[in-house]
Amino acid sequence: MAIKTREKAAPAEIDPATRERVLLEAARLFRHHGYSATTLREVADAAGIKAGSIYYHFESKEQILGEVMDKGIQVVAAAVRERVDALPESATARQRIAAAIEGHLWGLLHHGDFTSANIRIYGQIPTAAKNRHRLVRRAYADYWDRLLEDAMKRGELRADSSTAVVRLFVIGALNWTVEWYNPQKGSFQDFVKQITAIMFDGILSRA
Amino acid sequence: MAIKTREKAAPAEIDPATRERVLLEAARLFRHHGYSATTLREVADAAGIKAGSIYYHFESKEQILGEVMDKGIQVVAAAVRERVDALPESATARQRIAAAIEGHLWGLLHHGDFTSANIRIYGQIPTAAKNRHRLVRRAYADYWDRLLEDAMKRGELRADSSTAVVRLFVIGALNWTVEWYNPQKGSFQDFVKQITAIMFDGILSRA
DNA sequence: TATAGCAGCGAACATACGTTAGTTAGATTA
DNA sequence: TAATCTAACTAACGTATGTTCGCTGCTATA
Repeated sequence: MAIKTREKAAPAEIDPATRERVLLEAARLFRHHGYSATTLREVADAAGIKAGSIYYHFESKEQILGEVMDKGIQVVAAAVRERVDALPESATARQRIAAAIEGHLWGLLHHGDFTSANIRIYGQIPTAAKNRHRLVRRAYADYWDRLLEDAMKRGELRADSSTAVVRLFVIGALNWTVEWYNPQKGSFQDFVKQITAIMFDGILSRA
Repeated sequence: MAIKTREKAAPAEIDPATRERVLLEAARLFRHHGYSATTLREVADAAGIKAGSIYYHFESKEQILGEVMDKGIQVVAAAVRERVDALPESATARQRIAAAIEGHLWGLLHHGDFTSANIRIYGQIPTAAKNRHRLVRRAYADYWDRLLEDAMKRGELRADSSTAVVRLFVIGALNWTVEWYNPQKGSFQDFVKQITAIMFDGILSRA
């Protein structure tokens, strides 16, 4: 724990290298074995330290969980905002949604351990951790809702389903790609094109 | 364990009521807390017996896991086959896929504890259990592949993605609905219609 | 060179887990 | 009625887990 009674300068930040390594390995292990089946001894081993030493960087296993979960959403949200904000004011809703899909896929697939861990274990984590993390998820969902409601107002979105259903469908379908996307079978850009096409126009051939 | 040296009649099946109750409660707990975080004491409590008594019906916790996992796929596969097989020979590929989607959603949402548990924990279960269960999944995937390849041959499926990608997209998107479907917001039939429409024609309004 | 904080080690603790073993009350069969 | 089987119980065992705690080099500053 950081000492609070420091008087002068020197923020004396804790070495980020080890801390970051612990988070990364924790994410990878949470992803593949779940939260409860992952032991701090395994995480420590993977990070190249001893189990007890983890407590120099984190207060508890649950705090590690919280940081892994939050990062799983935030890397995606950041990539989405970046791409959508880069569009000109004149962009169509379709273009803005396409940018959001690409950003979502990019964050999702380039930080697979954090995002897959997030998706896989969200329904299973302790109530306290879930309640805290829910706010992060809510904020990201709101972003999509604004995007989709704007598209709906402009008449670019199908009107026979609510924007909430469309958002849940889209994010759910996108999220699941992290479980089967294979970068060795074609480029990321080509994958984005395929997924966007299916999402926009469906799986049937256009007659 | 059932005695093998029995000679005469009287199959003397183990009481299915308790056994079935254990499976159901295990599925519910696996779904919400994961496999490893679920203790046999919790499962037993929920089923109204004591932890040790579980071993009269099952050999191990992992055997319970195996049965829960298999059932999660099989209830869905059965519902799909039933609906597809009920179609006349003259049915279009589109009609057959629509029937499969409805069947998948029906099995998925009407046995949510088994199907959601299956989806949530598949990536996290012990290797041995995963290897065994993989065959069950493979068989169901093959069924969809035949359906989609038939549609592709008939020119009813979009040709710019492989049937494998379409299958993974469709099953992934459908599976995730179990995490957000709310039966209090409209009928199941209406839900199926919305999801099928989005899957077939996409989220954009048809210009 | 002395000192203070950083980053880690290693051993221990209490608890909780899956599983086993021995036992028992009631139902079925011989 | 005697013997067997069913379905459960209780208690215990060995192991593994999250966490705590005292200790130790190392490094940069005063």
